[in-house]
Amino acid sequence: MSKTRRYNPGAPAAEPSLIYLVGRVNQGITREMRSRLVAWDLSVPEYTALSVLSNRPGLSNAQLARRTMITPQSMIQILAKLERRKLVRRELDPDHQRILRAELTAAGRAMLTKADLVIQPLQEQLLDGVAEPDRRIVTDVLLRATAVLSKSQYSPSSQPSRSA
Amino acid sequence: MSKTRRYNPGAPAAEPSLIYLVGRVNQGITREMRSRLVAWDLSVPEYTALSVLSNRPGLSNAQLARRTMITPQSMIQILAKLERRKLVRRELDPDHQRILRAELTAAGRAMLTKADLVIQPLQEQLLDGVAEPDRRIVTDVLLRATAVLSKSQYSPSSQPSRSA
DNA sequence: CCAATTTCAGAGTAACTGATATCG
DNA sequence: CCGATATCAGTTACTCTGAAATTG
Repeated sequence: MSKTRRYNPGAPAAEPSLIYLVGRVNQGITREMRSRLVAWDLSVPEYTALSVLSNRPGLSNAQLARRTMITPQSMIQILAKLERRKLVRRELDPDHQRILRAELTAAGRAMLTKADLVIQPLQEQLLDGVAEPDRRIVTDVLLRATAVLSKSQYSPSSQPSRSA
Repeated sequence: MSKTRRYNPGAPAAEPSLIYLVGRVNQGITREMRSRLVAWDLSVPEYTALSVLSNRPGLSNAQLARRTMITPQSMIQILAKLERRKLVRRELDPDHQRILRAELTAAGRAMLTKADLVIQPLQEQLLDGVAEPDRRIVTDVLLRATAVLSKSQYSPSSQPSRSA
């Protein structure tokens, strides 16, 4: 029961896979966000970091990296830039003198508020016409997927042999 | 204000937004795919192009670009590399001597078959435990989102004014 | 002339790997 | 010594913008 598009007459129009759809939607979202955030000189990863820190103040760089599925070496650069701009402040964990816990500054919160003003409408635009039970289902399925990915992320299970 | 919220044990985590979840899942999927495809020297965008062309033979570079939400200048490079490797063949459209329609070669189909052998299991892994009605809903919602994004992509409707 | 397609060339963004140092 | 964290340095991957040629 796939919608037959008449682009390629005779072709079965294979079901778009979750992997493919997520990639496509992500590409579109990223593009749109970039254009909406450029006015504040904020990159998409920077916005994301601000957003996460707003919900989870006190996360370390390593925790933030795991949460967004990028390496800590990548995250540190995002965080460093936000810190230089005084949007984020980092303080030593009193219980562990190696861990730096990050949180938004007042300026950071103000910046996020302004950015959300243009990003939240995009969210609503994307889900326009989708009723509540379905929104919940999509969220749950994607959350489940992140759980699977987080696990496989750090276990050396699938290492294919070199051939070619 | 007040003392910073520290750990927040037991507090209900704020609802992760669709935008955030898609980004996170995409990052995880991309990473995993990269590691699974490296054995065949195939990048994620290359695999995607092969996969789309398999389902929709005869697409032009411009069509392929719109379909994956990237610019034709980006897509041409992916396509050029696949063509050099003889995985894709391009032929002039008989009705329009400017358009080059692409399709997989036998080698391209063989490559895709082998790649699918490691990518399809990932798909199933991500949806493990998700029943059928829910899968359909997720697919539909994401498809709907791509439609919204495709529209805003090429129409000068949502051009925010420069207000810094 | 115009709109769409192709494609070259140069940037830029955002991620990666490797290596080193510190803390508990 | 080990595991986790932080972070410097160099590199790669992927996409973008600009511009030019071609076709109908």
